Amino acid sequence: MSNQEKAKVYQEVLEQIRQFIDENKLSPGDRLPSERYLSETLNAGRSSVREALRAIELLGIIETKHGEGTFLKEYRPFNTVSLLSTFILHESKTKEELLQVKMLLEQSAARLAMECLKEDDCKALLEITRENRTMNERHFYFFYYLLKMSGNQLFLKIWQLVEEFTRTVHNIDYDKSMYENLIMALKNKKQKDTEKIILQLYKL
Amino acid sequence: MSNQEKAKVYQEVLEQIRQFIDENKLSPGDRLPSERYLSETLNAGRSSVREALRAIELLGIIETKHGEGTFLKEYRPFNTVSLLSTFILHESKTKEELLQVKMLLEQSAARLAMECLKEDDCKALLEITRENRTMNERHFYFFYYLLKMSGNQLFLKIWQLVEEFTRTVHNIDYDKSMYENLIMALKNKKQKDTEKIILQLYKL
DNA sequence: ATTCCAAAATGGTCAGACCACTACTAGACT
DNA sequence: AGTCTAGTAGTGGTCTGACCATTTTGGAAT
Repeated sequence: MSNQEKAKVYQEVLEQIRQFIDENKLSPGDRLPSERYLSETLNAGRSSVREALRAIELLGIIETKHGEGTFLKEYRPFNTVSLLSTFILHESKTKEELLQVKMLLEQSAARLAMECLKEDDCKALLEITRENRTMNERHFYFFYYLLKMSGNQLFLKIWQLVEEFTRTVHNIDYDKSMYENLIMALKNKKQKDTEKIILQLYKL
Repeated sequence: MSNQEKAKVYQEVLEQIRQFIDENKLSPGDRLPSERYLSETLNAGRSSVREALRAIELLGIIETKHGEGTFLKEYRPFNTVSLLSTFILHESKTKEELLQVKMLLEQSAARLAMECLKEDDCKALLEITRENRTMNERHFYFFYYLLKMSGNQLFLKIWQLVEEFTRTVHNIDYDKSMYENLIMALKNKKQKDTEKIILQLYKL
């Protein structure tokens, strides 16, 4: 009948936990209720509660400390992603979609950044491109700076997520020389150019 | 001593399962051993085995069918992304950020769609704008069509998540008359125009 | 006030019981 | 023989209770 099917208990618990975090405005480092308490208040067995907790622990959203409790964690995609990489059978379609989304996000990031780019920012960006890093790191810090500058934290998180995912699936060869062109295009507010350059970054 | 600390049982089980998949060269659709069997052969309680299975089920790596068994699934990042999004989105942020991300995604969607828009698609879109729906629904179906057409499921999923969440936070008044302009701009491949129009949709 | 140890609280793990669902099979019926 | 059906075995889904290991807490002894 409903598209809900019947949710498993652990999934409902998951949702409840999420809501709890939301309603109580928990921040990273804050403690969650104990497993036994959750079990009682949510009318679920402790094992079901644990299934939910283990799942989001694996995602890197929470952290448990024996004898202390369960704590909200500052989310870092790395955990998830390194785990996934051990499972993923390299599906080409998935890879393509990931790369395309990443590129689209970065084009948007550039568009956004163009509006508030200052002279100092250009210098900082130039600095980043010249630092001695791997291609992946350089690329990461470049766009990380752009997004940080734009001030939209949500967008930043989404991009980070996709970025991390992409890394597990594939190492991209970004063309180093493109970045300086990109900075120029940004400075001169040539939107079309920035988009083309970013597209080319992926065209190898 | 070791960087391993003491791995929890469920994490070891996880590793064993991964190895099992690897060694037996399981493909999507293949069945994994039953929980009870794993429990015995891995010297772990069934609950620990379940914690491991639930975790990777949530990630979308496996799928369980009541009464049948546990099956390997073709992994797509959607589940993971959407799962993480529910945490990331709720922890966020300001309404402005949310709307901005939504708008940026839709601008990208338009850019993407422009490349493969056909005459029939224009008709379909026109149809959508003329159907008698609420503003939110019209907007939703319009971009849903665009994204579906573009064929990137991951992007579709990300947009859907943001779109859905936006609704819970705020009802937007989209200007109905804009959509026909938007279709024209798409058809004529005027990227700048499409972006402007989408921006205006949010400028009320 | 300080120190120290027992108790409480918490997560980690296991075993067993029972339910719900699915697939299979032996037996009854035609 | 073929078909239908009811029972059964195997599987995931869930709960409960027990016990261990670790950390915190609070009170007693100094």
